[in-house]
Amino acid sequence: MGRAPCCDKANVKRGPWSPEEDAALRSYVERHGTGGNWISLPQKAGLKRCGKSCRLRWLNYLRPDIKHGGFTEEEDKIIFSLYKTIGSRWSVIASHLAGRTDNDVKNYWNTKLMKKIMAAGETINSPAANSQITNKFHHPSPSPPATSPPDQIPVMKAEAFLPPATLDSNFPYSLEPYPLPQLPAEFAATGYSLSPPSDDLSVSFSASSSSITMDDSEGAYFNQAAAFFPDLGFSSWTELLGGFITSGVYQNLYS
DNA sequence: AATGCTATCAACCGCACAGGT
DNA sequence: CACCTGTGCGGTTGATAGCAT
Repeated sequence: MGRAPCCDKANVKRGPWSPEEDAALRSYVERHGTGGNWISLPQKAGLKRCGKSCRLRWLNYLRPDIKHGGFTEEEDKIIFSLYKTIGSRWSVIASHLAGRTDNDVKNYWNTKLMKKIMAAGETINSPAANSQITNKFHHPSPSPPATSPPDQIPVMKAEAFLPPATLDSNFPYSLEPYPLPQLPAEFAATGYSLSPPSDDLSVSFSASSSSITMDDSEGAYFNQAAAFFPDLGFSSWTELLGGFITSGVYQNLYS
């Protein structure tokens, strides 16, 4: 038996809230509080709404201390910093921003801030990204890479960080190294290896597969990287390094 | 002016968890 | 200890405003 729904969907109103509904909810909560029970609140407040819907409306819109409108540069920094540290735990991130809700922060990140950061050449490496890469390795590979000793070992270098000079001068964040994803044991067994960021903040990638072909000019981009990891299911540096590197220059150090 | 596309954000959904019984 | 219920959370959807063609 499945869990009973939280409310009778046939008898509750859905969709955007009217000013009258907002007024009724605000008035009730200001006079009585939530009473610790959102489920029974709509009936007491004379609203034909689901309790969860009332809670969401109050927390995200009607609460008196809610701050609407644009995010400041300082808030951008806090969000970015916390995202890199804890990932998409929006409620935790929002708790560090006075008057902001998790929904607000989430929407802002997804629609504006991530693009702003990407456009500036920054990389975003969150714990969530690391778990994605780990999960990917746990999927069975259709066919393992060749294990015979390679004739040559191409070494690819991914510039995980662009030098500050290439950034938009208005970009507020400093560049700092981040730890590489935790790669599982299966990865080492394939003959591939990933080196930690070096002094110049780049990441080196070594591979033993002779199927890898790169020209020796600077600037090999994603379309060429698509041949990197067919057996592992990776089609790009973006996927390999956690799904967030979408810009940068990839250089072949071997000719 | 009409149409299509994109960005934004409010709202919903389903799941996990905590606390009560 | 198992079950039930309410709450909180993150992911996703859908409406629509604004922009481009």
